[in-house]
Amino acid sequence: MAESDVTRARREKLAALRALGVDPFGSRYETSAHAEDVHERFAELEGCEVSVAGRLMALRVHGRAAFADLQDRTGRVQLYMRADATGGFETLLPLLDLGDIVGARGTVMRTRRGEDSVEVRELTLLTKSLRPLPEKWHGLKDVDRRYRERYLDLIVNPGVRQTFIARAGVLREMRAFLDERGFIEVETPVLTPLAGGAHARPFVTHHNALDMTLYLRIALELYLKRLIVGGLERVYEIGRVFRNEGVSTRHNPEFTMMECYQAYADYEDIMELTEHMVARVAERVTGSTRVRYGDVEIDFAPPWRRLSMIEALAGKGVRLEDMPDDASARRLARSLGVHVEETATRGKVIDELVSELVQPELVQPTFLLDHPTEISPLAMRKRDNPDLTYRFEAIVHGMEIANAFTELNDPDDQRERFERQMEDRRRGDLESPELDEDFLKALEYGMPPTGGLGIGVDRLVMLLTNSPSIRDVILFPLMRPRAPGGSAAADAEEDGAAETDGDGATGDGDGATVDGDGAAGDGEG
RNA sequence: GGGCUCGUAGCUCAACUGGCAGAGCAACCGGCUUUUAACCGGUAGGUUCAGGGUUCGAUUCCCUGCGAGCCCA
Repeated sequence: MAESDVTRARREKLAALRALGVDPFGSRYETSAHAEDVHERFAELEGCEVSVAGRLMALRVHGRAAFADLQDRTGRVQLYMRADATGGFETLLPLLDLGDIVGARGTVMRTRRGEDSVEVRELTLLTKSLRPLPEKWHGLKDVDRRYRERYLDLIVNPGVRQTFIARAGVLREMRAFLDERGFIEVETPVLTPLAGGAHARPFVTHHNALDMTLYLRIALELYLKRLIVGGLERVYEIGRVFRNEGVSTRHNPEFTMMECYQAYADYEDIMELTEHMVARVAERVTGSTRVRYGDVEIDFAPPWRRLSMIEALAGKGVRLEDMPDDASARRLARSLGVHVEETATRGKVIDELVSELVQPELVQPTFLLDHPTEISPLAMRKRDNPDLTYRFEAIVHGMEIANAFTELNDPDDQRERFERQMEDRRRGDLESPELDEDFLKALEYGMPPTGGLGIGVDRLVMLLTNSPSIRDVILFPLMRPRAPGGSAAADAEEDGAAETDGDGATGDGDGATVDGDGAAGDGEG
């Protein structure tokens, strides 16, 4: 086979290097500059000696001279080598391959064609690469392989590195913003006896020593609110949550959520916090509050549009008076061509109608306000209308990136809401959470009026990096394991992907549930 | 769960209506001291995702499976 020819050639070079006394898997190497420095600080560095290190991405040999492209974390820089000036030109260079990791010490110079370069005095092999890289010009396009072998994706597709650097920036700026406002970062359990705070099926596992069933958390909410009861006043957590659901361009079974809670605040305060936080993150990470996503420009600068659910429906000619009860609501939805389940309640239908008819049209950042109480079991009822809550979702490009409310702190009302969810559960809705007695107990001690927020970090990163799929912003998204004897790539690096337990089929009963759950603390009831 | 599309050399892609499976890059050999998708000459490289069927003949048509992408519920 051709590949074994290629790897054999590399292994022969490996042996030849050892015969020369060169360690093909070398040790530490002192660098003094990155590729970017050579370009950005050229005037300052020209004529100076620098040491750079990185992966060999291109090699152009001209007999007794040669050019190479060296890639490091910051980009690429050209190496210029000559037989009469570069140590190792005749011995080491012929044994190098694309993909090898080398160090180069030499003088910063500019070539006749104007390329900033390092004229190499001494070339050092740091690591021999035994496998050929994907093609230098077209890169690696097979998305399946890009996700399974992300290291290759990172090596050959430069935009990928930028995406994940941006992701780190989003997390850093969120933390900075919240820290400045007096929030403290906390960590709450991932393994919990009860999975609450959202409408989703959990992953189930087992603790051997205690012989107990544990669930991977589906939200951060209920533990963070316990901390508000405890008097921490402003807390946040950035962490992974897990939902046992299907995979799509917007869903990965594990994803990252930021949730924060501020005592003595309400959802108006949280709207202000949200728009300022996201605008700042956008500006610090991309350089502007105006960001291109696909073929549109999104402006995150505050204030964002505020649109109540009722107004949103009115804009579509739907009036609440036309749907006085569950059955009439379902009939109305169907007459508008919106699919709703036979058991859908009026509140559920309202949510569905907005998701289907209005949400896709909300391209610029918009706060959708005042959701029905029945789909908002953790939000405080509106004083002037107990069927609605002080809740908002932030919609950008039709995608829910945040979910927030003035938190429900009446323990009796909360108990009733939980009990209603338990009824849904008994009726077969496995996404409906169980009653959390300990959380109710905490509320009974008294939780101050509190505003809370959840942001789907992955989706925000998608928007800020112009990524069409959530898989583009998660380093190692969940993939089905490769079938034995699968396609050509299968022989490469089997294993890796763990066994996943079926699913994908149990899916997402209906679109709104799926859309509603991705971002934030609470889901629907 | 449903529909559509895709899987060919290490990588990126061709192969007409079913008729000898090809190119570029990468690899190997040779040449070349300022190139940059370097260039020039030569060589090698295939379980066409897997299994079955139709056919004189299947990369191509049909069925099943595996994996992936998009859309829908």
